[in-house]
Amino acid sequence: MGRILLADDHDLVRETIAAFLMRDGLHHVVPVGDLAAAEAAVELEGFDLILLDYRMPGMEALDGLGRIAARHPEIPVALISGAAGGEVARQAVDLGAAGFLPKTLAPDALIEAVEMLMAGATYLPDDALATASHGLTPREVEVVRGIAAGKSNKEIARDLGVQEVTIKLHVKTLSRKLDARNRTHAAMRARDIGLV
Amino acid sequence: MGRILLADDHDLVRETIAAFLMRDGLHHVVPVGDLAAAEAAVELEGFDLILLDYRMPGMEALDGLGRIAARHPEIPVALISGAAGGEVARQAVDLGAAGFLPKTLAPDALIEAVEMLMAGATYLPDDALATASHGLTPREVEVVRGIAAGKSNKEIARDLGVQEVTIKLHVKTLSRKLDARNRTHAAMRARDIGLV
DNA sequence: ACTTATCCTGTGCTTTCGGATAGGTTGGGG
DNA sequence: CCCCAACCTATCCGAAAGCACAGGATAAGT
Repeated sequence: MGRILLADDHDLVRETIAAFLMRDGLHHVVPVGDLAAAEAAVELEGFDLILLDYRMPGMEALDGLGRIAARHPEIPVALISGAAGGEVARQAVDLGAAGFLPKTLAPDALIEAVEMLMAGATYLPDDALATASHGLTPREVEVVRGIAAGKSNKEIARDLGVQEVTIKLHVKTLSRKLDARNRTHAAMRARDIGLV
Repeated sequence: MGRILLADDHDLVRETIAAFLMRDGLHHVVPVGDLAAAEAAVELEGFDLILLDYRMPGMEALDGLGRIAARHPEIPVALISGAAGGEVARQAVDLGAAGFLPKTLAPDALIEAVEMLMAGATYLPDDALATASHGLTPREVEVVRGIAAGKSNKEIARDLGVQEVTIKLHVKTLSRKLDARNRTHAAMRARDIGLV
């Protein structure tokens, strides 16, 4: 009987996935709605697998995943997300995640992935890695996030402690990498691949 | 026994919602993956309720919903969507939809909504109407979509057959309405509320 | 030692954006 | 009929963005 902690702030998604995983009677799922509840639950009870939604109160861009993975290295932790792409998946793995489950996953594949993860294996589907190749440097990611927040080059430069011209260069190069026509287009593309 | 047609191109979401609705044994759910399959299924079999995902092959911005609703006015049709907001909900109702189900809906509320819809009532949750008040005029919506596509004011003006200055005006007013600092920020906000 | 990637800076220029101000037209509702 | 909302146009201006070119520093891998 696999004990699974499922954290997702999305009521319908959480309950339906929980119901689905428990359908065969092989798994026991504890659903929670935010990261704080997940951290509390994992202290009270032992789990064989932890599934965390990417967008959830307390996650703050994978910081939450890093905390749990560091505190409980013996429990496999996987990220579950609908929109996020390969960049996020790679970061999650760097932080100690055992896998990444896109919500585009077929139900059968989900069951299989959960089994693999509980057995100690890693699970990284191809399409997660496919979208991984945006090729943006860490600095460029910071810049495009500033753009998406509606900031001007000058503001981004101040926030990052560099000159405005430098930001302009980053904007140009990251726009080329994202195949975007301008900063606005780049911001939309960044959102498409789950970078913001 | 309520017969429900559920169309969603998202494997996991489709299967889990179908499993959830069938859990109590009161409903019979036919899951399909695109609009063409939905249209074919509704010709072959009678349904008491049709649930359509907003983003799905064949939908093309609610055109698909309009087709089905016009062809089968006796069957209640509801839109089911994760990201889309009140603007989409209102358009859907105008096209003959009986309701709008955000995926943020609690599972119990989902069951209740499905029962209401099959009984012939309409279902429009509060938060769908809450985000409905973006207050953008149809023209402004066209402009913000052009912005989100990375177009310049000049290009948008050409596409809409007006002068560039007119686009500038629209950009200013819609940015104010969306509480955005600039065109990029406005594009992100528009996406937030499901306008693009 | 060499190449490569990443990051940073500078100058100069054109285009675009954004804001202010001041109108006109059309269609619908009171 | 008048008002109002939505739409369109115009001119002017400063700020911001975008592009081209030219260069330097650092760290990591070959």
